[in-house]
Amino acid sequence: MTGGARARRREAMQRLDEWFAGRGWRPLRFQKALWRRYLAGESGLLNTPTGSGKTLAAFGGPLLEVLGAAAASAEPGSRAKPRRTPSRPLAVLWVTPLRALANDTVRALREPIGELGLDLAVGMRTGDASARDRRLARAGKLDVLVTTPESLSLLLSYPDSAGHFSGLRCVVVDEWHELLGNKRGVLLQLTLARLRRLSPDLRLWGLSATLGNLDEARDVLLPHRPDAPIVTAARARRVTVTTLLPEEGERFPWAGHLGLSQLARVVAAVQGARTSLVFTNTRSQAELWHQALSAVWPGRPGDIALHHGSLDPKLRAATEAGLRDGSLRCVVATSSLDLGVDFPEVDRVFQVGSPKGVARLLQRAGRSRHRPGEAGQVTCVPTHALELAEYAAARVALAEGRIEARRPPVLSVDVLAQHCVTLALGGGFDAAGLYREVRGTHAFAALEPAAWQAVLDFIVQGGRALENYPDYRRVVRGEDGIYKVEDRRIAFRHRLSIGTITSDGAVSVKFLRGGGLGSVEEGFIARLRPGDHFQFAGRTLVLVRLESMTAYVRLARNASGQVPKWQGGRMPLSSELAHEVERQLASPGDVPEMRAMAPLLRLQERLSGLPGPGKLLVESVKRRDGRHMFVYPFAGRQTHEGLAALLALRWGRRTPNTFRYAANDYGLVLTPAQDLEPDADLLRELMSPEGLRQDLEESLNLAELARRQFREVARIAGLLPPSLPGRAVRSMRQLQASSSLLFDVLQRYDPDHLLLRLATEEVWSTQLDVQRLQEALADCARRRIELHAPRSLTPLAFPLWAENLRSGELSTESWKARVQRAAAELERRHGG
DNA sequence: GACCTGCTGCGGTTTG
Repeated sequence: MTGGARARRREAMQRLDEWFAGRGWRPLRFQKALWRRYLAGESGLLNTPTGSGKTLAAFGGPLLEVLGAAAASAEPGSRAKPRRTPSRPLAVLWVTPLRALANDTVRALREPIGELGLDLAVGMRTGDASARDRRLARAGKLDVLVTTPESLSLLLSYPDSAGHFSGLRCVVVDEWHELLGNKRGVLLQLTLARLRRLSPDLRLWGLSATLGNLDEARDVLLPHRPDAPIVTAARARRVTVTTLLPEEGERFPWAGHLGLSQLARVVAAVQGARTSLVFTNTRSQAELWHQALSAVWPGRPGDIALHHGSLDPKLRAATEAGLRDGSLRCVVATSSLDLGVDFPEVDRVFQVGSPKGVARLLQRAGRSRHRPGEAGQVTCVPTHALELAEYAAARVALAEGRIEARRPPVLSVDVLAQHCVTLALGGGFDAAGLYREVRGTHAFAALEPAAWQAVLDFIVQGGRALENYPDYRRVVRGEDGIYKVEDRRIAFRHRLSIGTITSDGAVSVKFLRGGGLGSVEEGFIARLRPGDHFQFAGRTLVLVRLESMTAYVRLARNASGQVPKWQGGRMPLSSELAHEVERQLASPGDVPEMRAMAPLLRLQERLSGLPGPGKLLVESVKRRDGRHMFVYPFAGRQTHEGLAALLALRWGRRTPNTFRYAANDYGLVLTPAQDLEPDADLLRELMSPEGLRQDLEESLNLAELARRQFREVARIAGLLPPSLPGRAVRSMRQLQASSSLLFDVLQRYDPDHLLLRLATEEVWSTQLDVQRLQEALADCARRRIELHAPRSLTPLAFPLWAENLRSGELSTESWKARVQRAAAELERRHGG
């Protein structure tokens, strides 16, 4: 650095200090550290909790440059502002996963940016961004643009985008941990690779919460900078976890997930706080808790509100506003409030039911007392007894800083295909150059030439089986070798379907006069008849009529009705937490939760035995409804499901039989239709890691799983038509039909199609998580099998037994044998 | 002596 440059930098730092001082702020150490690295031309990852000054930390660098430029051009002592000229290209791009965060960031930056004579806008979907912002973003006449990964991808689909991005100095990726582990993150990786090519010198900073794999998070964001720094905010925010414990002698439910038995305690606690957030794990649970709290709340009826992902955005916005201005006392919410704008008024957070993961509990606790220096707080509300151990486990894991990792997906060729069409639309690409660029990302570093060619073939002609359909011939390779989109209709449709979030058609719920309430699943509303009551959006409603995917309703005068259920994610307990639960049960720590659990654990021990890291607890219980074999590997629900199917298949192979099975986060249960007594040797054999893949293939209906996965993959890759704006929403059944048809056609005529292969691969890796299953088997093999035959269901067994009542079965018995057995049973019962 | 879940996120103006 020359002396002049150093002087300019010093002056810029000084001006930034003044600028901060003018607002009554003092830059923190990590903020200054970040600015110095930025000025040295570095890229990196900033690891900090939300609300810790990260926005200004990340923005300070670009700000410094502007101030530096101003200082360089200004007369000594003057405060001349840089003037925007039409020729100046976009300098800073801020990417955030949430529209709400984008708007918030703009609010935070608008004043200082404006003061410097710079132009800032948020560029995104109509309705949120002003027409001016959209115009400026498209035209590239901005200094700073705040946007989402999808909108950014959209910008790349316009041919003039390259020019706008060529002068880019800095890209900030906010909440990178939220994108890292999913396909939105993959799309962003591809987009960033493109930006790096358009502006090779740009600096890239990611902002991330603490993760189990921060190094990997850095490598995925910055594959071109292997040793990029990770800057950590000096001090992590402290978090206090407390639990609403049962009274002495009070008995807790052994199973169940609603937790309404704790209502009175929660109401008392909410009354004692200024503003509370009550987090639940599911939307229907949020509806139920909102209803229950409102029914017994002694204050104003308007004090309590509801927030979840199926509510109309307007209702959600109103609730968020109430939280911001402190007019609400309590909001019942799902993960929809995990992220987003901060609410300093919230001083108490409740978590109803299982925390599911350490990161998740930490995130939720972080929503409370969001003021500098104050510790976050969360109060856990158990819905059944075993959850006490989960809270204890979460606290231990938290104290030891064991936060879950988020694994980045690789080789998601559906996203790649979408990105290629976007670029073909945005001025076109040459295959060799793009291949190099794409290989520069973490997600596609291992992309083979053949796979790349398959992606190109796919966007050019849809694949062998589809080449006769013009709709699938989206991209044309010109004589100059450049891949382009020529059809305007295809361009329009592609822009509509940019992004990786796929959601199935839902029925929107509206008042007759037009006010929207949100959406429910088709299956739920289909079960209702006009005049039926149901609970939704915190109200009791009457269905008036159902018309083209819209349910028209009016308010019910009284009465209650069913609460909708949504088919959502499965949310298994993280392995970190599951294994810590096992340790807690084996040797309870000296914490209140485990003390409260002591009687239950004594009962478990007396009836059977306690689990423990070195052993595999197995219980064989004979009851009137049959024999049940319970196994507790503590490997998380998903793994146990696969394991149960596997054991059922293998056991049935030895002795033809029919098995029911069920799984939860702690273990699994197998119920043979014909009594069979398990022994340790048999179990060893059933759990052999050998032949795992083949056996799973045989035991699960993989074709059906792949068919479902294919729908998602095909939508991202652009094989399924998007629902067009202004037209009636396609119903889920229609979409399923067209996806299913495609699936069949491809399977028959083009079984190697890249999307079929991807769908199958995703079933193995994400739905079955074959790797975790393999590890669980290996882990079980290392353990000593401890087989008990308790005379009744144990506390660990009971929830599984209850679960079993509603779960599937697998049979290796011939149909004839089953019919004969059923007949014999009838005979026995009714006398033959 | 008990009881039965399942999250979140985004995106637009062509042609018939």
